[in-house]
Parts: sequence; structure tokens; C-alpha cells
Amino acid sequence: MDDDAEQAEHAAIGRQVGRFIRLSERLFATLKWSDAGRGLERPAYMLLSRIAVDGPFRLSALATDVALDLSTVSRQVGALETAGLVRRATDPTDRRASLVEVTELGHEVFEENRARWIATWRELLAGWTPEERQIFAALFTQLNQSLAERLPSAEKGATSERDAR
Amino acid sequence: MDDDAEQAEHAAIGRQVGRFIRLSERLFATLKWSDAGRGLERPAYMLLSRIAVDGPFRLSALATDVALDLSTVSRQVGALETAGLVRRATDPTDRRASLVEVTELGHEVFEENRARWIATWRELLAGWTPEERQIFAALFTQLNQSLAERLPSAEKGATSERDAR
DNA sequence: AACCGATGCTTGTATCAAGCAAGTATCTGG
DNA sequence: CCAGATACTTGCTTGATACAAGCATCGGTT
Repeated sequence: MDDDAEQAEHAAIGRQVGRFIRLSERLFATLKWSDAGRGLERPAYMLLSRIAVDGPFRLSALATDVALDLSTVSRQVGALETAGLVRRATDPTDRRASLVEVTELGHEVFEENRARWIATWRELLAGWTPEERQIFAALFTQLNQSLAERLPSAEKGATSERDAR
Repeated sequence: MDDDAEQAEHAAIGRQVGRFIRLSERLFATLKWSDAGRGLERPAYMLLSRIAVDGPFRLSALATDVALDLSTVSRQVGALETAGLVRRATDPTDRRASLVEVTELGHEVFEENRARWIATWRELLAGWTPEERQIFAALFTQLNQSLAERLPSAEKGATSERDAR
């Protein structure tokens, strides 16, 4: 019997998720992350923020982290580099690899955009109670984790290929 | 003081959102909605489900509803029509407009994919308590509402243009 | 009834993200 | 030192989307 209610909940969540993805895309697009001409598009900003927050990254590590194809990351990082927001240094321990790190400018731009992003959320969640925000964040985090685990090839070193098509 | 905690919450939510979008895209891509060859891509499925659930739609109404450009909807619906999943009938009250409705086949395919989608969520939320699911769904719904309201041009008839760039 | 601006949709065009596949350089274990 | 693996790059294709221009139709005005 519970199954019915459960089904309904899953359906509801699934529905909201679909809607949410679309709306967020729109949101991202409208913000455009552009400010003083140093605009960033969504994927670029996401990569930049990963790099800015969690130190130098290898491209492959980045790709795994954000669940993007390495080629895509390569190009995006290339764009960031061209824009002067990140710098690539050859990994001393492995000359095939590069370590990507943010530049001074990159940090600046990141902070700018981060501030705008946070402000947007402040606006969106204006009516929420702190508890709601906390719970939501926690559940969301949990969900992302499940999601990441479920994604084929999301985890690299660990239990690598298994049901990977 | 609270501002700091609040800031952190918004930041956390913002971060999770970014990650979530990416992961969901991946998830959608891997599911591919394909089954017996009647595969649907994400946008197509989303439109189909809107049409299937909330009866016949005008293209423009659909576009507003899902926050997509009319041209995009036009093409997507065209694809759905070609696939035999929806049917377009000229609106008797206005011959410029079409009403899009699902066909028999469309309903079938929708149900199939819906089942798979729900199953996926059942999997993802396996460890959640019913309360968590409910709360999450509720908050998510609320968030989507704010999001929709905030989006420029999301609401048509109402308070149309205002701060629209 | 003819006209004109608004509305609903379609189609052309451009952009961009993303994946896959093939290629190059480097590394590592035998 | 070679062979296979690994890190990344580049070429190519696909798909989603927006914007702009165009066409048909509608509704109100004269």
C-alpha cells in the first residue's frame, strides 16, 4: 500500500527534477555570468569554481569530478586559459599531465561570479526558513552523491568498469 | 551573524545545484529513454509528458510552460509528431494555432518511459525515509515556483515585461 | 469590407556543449 | 628498450537551443 504513496513521491520528485533542470538552464543562461565583459558560461564557471575551490587539478581528475568527457574538459579549460583565468603547468611527476590552477584574475572572476550566484540563491530562497535551507542542502547533497555513484564510470579508481554498458 | 550561516547555506545549495544539473544531464543521457527503439531524448520526453499529463496544449502554451523558445518547441513537437507520438489538430477557435495531443502510441511510450523514470528515482532515493522524500519534493516544488517566477518572460500574460533586461 | 497591427507558428541560421574516435606524447613494467 | 597503458588534444558529428525573419490568421477600426 505504501508502494502507492512511494510511487507518487517518486513521480513527484521526478517531475520536479525535470522541470528544475530546464528552469536552471534558463536561469544560468539569463545570468550569463557576464559582468565586466569577463563573462563565463555555465560549464566554464563550473569548472573554474572546481579548480578555484579545490586547488590544482589534473584534467582527467576534473573530468571525472564533473562527469564530463575529457575532451570537453580539455576544450573548456583551454577556453579558460585563453581568457587568462587558469594556468596549466606540466605536472613535474608526469609530463603527460597538466595541473590546472586558477590565476589571480581567475580568482577574481570566480569570486565575482560566485557572489552573483549566491545572491541569486538568496533571492530565490528568500522565503525559506534556515531549517528548510539546511535540510534541502543536505538532501540535495545526498541525492547528488547517489547520482554520482549510479552514473556509470563516475568513479574512477575504485570499482571501475562493471555495468558500464 | 546569521548572514554568514545564511551565506554558507546559499553557497552550499548553489554548489549542489550546479553539480546536480550536470549529473542529471548525464543520468538522462545514459538512460537515453530508449527501449524498444522508441527512444526519447530528454527534451522530447519532457514535452511528451507535459502533453500526456495536461491534455492538449497549444505550442505557445507549451513553450511558456517549459520555458523553452517557441521555435524549439515547434521542432521538438515536430519530431514527436513524426515519431507518431503526438498529433496536431488545428484549433477550431483559431486557425493559426494547433492543439497538440498525445496519440495512443504516445501514451504507451510515455507510460513506458515514465515507469523507467520512476524506477530510477526509486533506486536513487532508496535510502530515504518517506518524510525526507516528501519534504524534498515539497521544497523542490517550491523552489521551481520561485525559479519560474524569477525567470524573465516566464509568465506571459501577467506582469509581462518589467526588468526584462 | 478593406486594412493594419498583433498573434501563433515555422523555418533559416548560428552557437555551443558534448561525446566519440583517432592521434601524439609520455610513462611504466618487463 | 619495447609494448601496452595513460594523459591529453584535435577532428568530427550530433543535438538543443535561441534569435530573427517570414507567413498565415485573427480582431478591431474605420
